[in-house]
Amino acid sequence: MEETTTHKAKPVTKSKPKFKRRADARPDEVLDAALQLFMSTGFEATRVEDIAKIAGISKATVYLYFPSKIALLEGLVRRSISPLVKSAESAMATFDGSALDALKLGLSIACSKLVEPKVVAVPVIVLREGNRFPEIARLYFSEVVAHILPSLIAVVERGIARGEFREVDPELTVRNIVGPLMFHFLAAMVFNIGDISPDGLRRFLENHLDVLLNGLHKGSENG
Amino acid sequence: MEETTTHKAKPVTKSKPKFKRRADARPDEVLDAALQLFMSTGFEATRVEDIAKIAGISKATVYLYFPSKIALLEGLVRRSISPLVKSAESAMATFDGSALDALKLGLSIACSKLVEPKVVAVPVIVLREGNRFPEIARLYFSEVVAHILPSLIAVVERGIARGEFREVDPELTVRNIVGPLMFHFLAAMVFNIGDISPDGLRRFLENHLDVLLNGLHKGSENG
Amino acid sequence: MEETTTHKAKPVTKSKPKFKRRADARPDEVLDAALQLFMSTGFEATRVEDIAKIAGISKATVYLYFPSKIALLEGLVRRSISPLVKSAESAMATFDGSALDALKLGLSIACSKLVEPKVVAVPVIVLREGNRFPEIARLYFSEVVAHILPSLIAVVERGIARGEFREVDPELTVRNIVGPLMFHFLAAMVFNIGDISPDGLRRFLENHLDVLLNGLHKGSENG
Amino acid sequence: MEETTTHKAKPVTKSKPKFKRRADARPDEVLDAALQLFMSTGFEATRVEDIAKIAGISKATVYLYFPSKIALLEGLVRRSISPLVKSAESAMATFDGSALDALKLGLSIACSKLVEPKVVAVPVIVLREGNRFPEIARLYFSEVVAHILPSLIAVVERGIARGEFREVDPELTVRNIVGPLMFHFLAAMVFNIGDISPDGLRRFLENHLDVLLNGLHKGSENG
DNA sequence: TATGAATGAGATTTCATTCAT
DNA sequence: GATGAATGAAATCTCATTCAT
Repeated sequence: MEETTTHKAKPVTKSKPKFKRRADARPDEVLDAALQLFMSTGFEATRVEDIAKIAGISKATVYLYFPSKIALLEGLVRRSISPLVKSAESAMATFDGSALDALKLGLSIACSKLVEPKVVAVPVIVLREGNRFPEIARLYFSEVVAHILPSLIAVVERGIARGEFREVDPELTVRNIVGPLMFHFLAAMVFNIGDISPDGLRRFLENHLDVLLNGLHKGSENG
Repeated sequence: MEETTTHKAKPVTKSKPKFKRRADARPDEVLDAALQLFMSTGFEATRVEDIAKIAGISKATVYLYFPSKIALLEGLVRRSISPLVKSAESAMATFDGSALDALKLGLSIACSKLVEPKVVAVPVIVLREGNRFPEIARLYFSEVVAHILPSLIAVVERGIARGEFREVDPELTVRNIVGPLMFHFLAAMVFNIGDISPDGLRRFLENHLDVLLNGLHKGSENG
Repeated sequence: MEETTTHKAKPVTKSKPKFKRRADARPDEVLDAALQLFMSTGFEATRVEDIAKIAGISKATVYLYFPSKIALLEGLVRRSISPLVKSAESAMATFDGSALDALKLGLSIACSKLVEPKVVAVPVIVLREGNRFPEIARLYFSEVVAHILPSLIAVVERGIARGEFREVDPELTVRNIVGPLMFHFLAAMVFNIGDISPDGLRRFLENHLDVLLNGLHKGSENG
Repeated sequence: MEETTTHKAKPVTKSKPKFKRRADARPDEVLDAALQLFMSTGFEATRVEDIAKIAGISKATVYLYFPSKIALLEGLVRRSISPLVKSAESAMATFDGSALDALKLGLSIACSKLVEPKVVAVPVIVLREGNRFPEIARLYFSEVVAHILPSLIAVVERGIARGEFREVDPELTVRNIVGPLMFHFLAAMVFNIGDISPDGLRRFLENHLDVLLNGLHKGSENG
């Protein structure tokens, strides 16, 4: 009682090296771990401690790199945009050929990126948690949606203008382009149905483009 | 719909409990409250106490009707199936006309149900929380997905068999039917884009069917 | 993994009564416990859990009555004002006799209240933590200081006006009235010197009044 | 005071460490930083990292000079004693004139030192944290209180013996000497009332001495 | 049936302190 | 000597759940 014992004193004497130094890849590894858990367990239900465990560091170290749990989610969104958005957007924008081919190209790129679990996971998580964390939704929107949707709308408009496509509503038609893709992945992740292997994805994409372009109706065939 | 006042105008000889609610209506009111909060706040972040507050009862009373918080989610899924699944399923199954009309009918019914926030909310919540609560996913799957998807596949198959539809992959094509719908609602809920008013929905459905059936390609027109 | 195991499930089955009902005295007991610990350990270093332990309840129950740790400190200030401030203030204000007697009365009352550890502790704690928690300082100021100081100043002024007291600066002189008292208690609490037993307090008060009224100087004696 | 740039204008042939600080000045700068933060933020709430930041060094370097956070507090107490205690003590001890003048001298010295925030801060901090860190209280007691109080008591006793002062209780009377001073500073720091500018302090001291020596009572005037 | 009271079991976040360079 | 990196050990606050009435 008379002794000054800050309750944080650490009187132990152990010998093994307790610390490892590596500031380089750390943030990325932390994000990987977070991604994995957010995906399987959900954002709210994932404990920072578990993220740390997977990343092979201590809970406190996570906070060394990210100021809060939600900053991890933000970090994930930010990290996932560059490859996906930029490449698809610019590919479609700079493409010289027909709108049809531009569309095919864009979807192929998107699919090829989305096969990687690291990549699909992010939009799925955003879709799930976006309501509760408006800042995340806003971030994703401004970084991803705000680029992808106009790109697709533009392609459709170009196709119409060039006489390639019928006179559909470009904005609403985007749902017919993106929606099936999303459904494919969501169904796989949530209900474990459908085949999201590269091969399954190729088959899906083929059918998707066929239906999208030529319609279900028999009379419309013109492959 | 919100108030349980079916016998308002009945001046029976009751003396004490002026505002006693029918105990039968309770579970439903609790589910309504839960739905509302799960939707806006997420399952994990929703406090049982708040559900109780909205339902106008005490926290402990919630546990009188539902053994746990997750049982509320189960209750929601169960409650939402009857109107949606059954009507759409049977409508499409018993429909006598063309596959095309069956499809149109099914989508119309789905849309007409889904305008109600109470109804859209359930699949959205399941999509969000399904991963973390596998039995919810399983429940929803067995009660909803397992009925809807085969129905749609069957319609497509019938259409192909009858020569109405082209020879697409029926199972994959379902993504082209359901995906756009899903995207429409999810985009609206998460990013606040798109119009999910009855009128907006009608316009969407029209475009959706047009693209789905006739394709984007110019040459395929056959209205 | 397939099982829905909210990590909060509580599958134990024990028999002894876990809860005791008593909403009446609880807040007061909690405050008592808090007072004791804030006093001996300091506000920041006191754990809510320990407060709970002393009060014989669980940590969570503390939060049932007080929304936060600092609310406990606020509660303490608020609880301590009625007896101390009101009685001293009104005693001095309504007192009919000489300013001298009013002053004596006020100090006696203050001392008699301050012997109780429950009471001294509060100003001491406020003095300690006031800087870091401005809201507490403000509260204490508005509830205590803002009443006591003016009362004392008024008495001094009255004494001067009535020719009882010399023409000193009333506001500064308050330091000569209150300061010694404070020092007496602080020295006792921090350095364990001085006698704060009722008897020691009586002796202190006697000497205090003697010096305060008659001064140190030999020539000034006047019984 | 903030920068250690004594040899700014000396273009010696140095090549690498452009801004190397004298290592000797370090501990003092660290103590200055600690003092500032302990004062404004409290001991517990002050982060060692912030102390380091103000001192312009890294957190780990603080531990190079002081083995623990509390050692900083000890260092502060130790550093503050030399100027204050020694000068006041010896001034009063070696003073040849009347006890009255010795007292006046001592208080003047104390006040003149205490105007510096660096100096007042230490006793205030000790008063605040003394309970929780008994060895700090002990240290301060042995280094400061144990010198100052006896000095003052001795002066009072001398005054009584010399017939200058009335026959008061010397030990208790010390409270009348020190208490008002303390109250003046504490009130200023915690409640922001009172004037602790040099001028305000002079006025306070004047009134203090007047009341202390001559008393409040009218008849006692003999200045 | 209904509920106020109570709590066990975390979860996030913070920091003093220490190692390795 | 100096420091960036890392962590162990809390502390506050929250909430699903349960008991007693």
